Amino acid sequence: MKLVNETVVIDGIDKTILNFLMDDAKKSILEIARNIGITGAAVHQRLRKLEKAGLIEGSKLMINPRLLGYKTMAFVGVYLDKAVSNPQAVKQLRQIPEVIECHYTTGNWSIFIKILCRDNEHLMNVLNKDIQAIEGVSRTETFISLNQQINRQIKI
Amino acid sequence: MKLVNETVVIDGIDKTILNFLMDDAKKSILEIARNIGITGAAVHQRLRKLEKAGLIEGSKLMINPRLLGYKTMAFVGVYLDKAVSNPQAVKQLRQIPEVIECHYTTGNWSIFIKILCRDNEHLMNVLNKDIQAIEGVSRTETFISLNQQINRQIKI
DNA sequence: ATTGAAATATGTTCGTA
DNA sequence: TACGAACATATTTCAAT
Repeated sequence: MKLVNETVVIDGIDKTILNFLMDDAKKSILEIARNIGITGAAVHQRLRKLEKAGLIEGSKLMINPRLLGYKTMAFVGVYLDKAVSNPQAVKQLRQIPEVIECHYTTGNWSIFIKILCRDNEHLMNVLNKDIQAIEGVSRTETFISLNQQINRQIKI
Repeated sequence: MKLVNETVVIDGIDKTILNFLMDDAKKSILEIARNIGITGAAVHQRLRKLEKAGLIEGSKLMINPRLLGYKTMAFVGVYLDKAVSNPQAVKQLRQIPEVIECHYTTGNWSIFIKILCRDNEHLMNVLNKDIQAIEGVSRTETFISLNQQINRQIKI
């Protein structure tokens, strides 16, 4: 494992370990080790290196938000006035719990966000009350995800 | 915990457990138990119920794809010919490893996808070779994420 | 970088309340 | 639901190669 051009170079064993855990973070080190044909201690040591390299950002339990009543996902393109500090707008977006992604993007929108709401009424409230209240937001363009067909991490 | 309108009703303890694990899937049951003030066995039992209810979809190790050379994230609105079967297009999108999300959406686009590429050249190849090759794709509109500022799950 | 073994911590089950 | 105790697995460390 080496640093080349701000990139971490990993070998095939590292990839195998990461792919296993990216699929299931609770897969045991020993099980992974048996699959590869090395000992648990070796896998453990590699994982420590990958963590130290900053490659591993943590692990998350994935839940199905629909079953908790969050049934409306939407994408929102946000137009910001030129005069406004974009970081300030992002700071305020962070305060809105329904905002789960936020990107600076090329194109007409200044900021592009993904939001998760209970229903369309909840979405309307977030758009009209929370997001429109942010200083510098001139208007928004919203499209709703009717159905998410693919949701995965990159296969490395 | 009850099923009401296809929704799982959970109590505050369940929420605490889930929020801990959604933030860090490897946090130990015992540590969570100590935080709540119940035993590990009780937390364990609740987790089994939440799993049985289908609320838990698994756990994922999160990595920083930038450090592996994946530095260009983009969103692509896809226009599909009316005649074409959308599920067929999704099936082909699934074959493209760079496609990490795919949604049916309201608005002008039929399908909206998120893709992760090494660089702009790689992105161009995916767009021009892989995505344009899909039957029924008439044109696409792409915008690049210059910087992702927020990336999180919903706080329950 | 990898091993085997030891020590520690955690997950899991179960009878009982 | 929750508890506590017993048991089974997993993680973590380390000296040696």
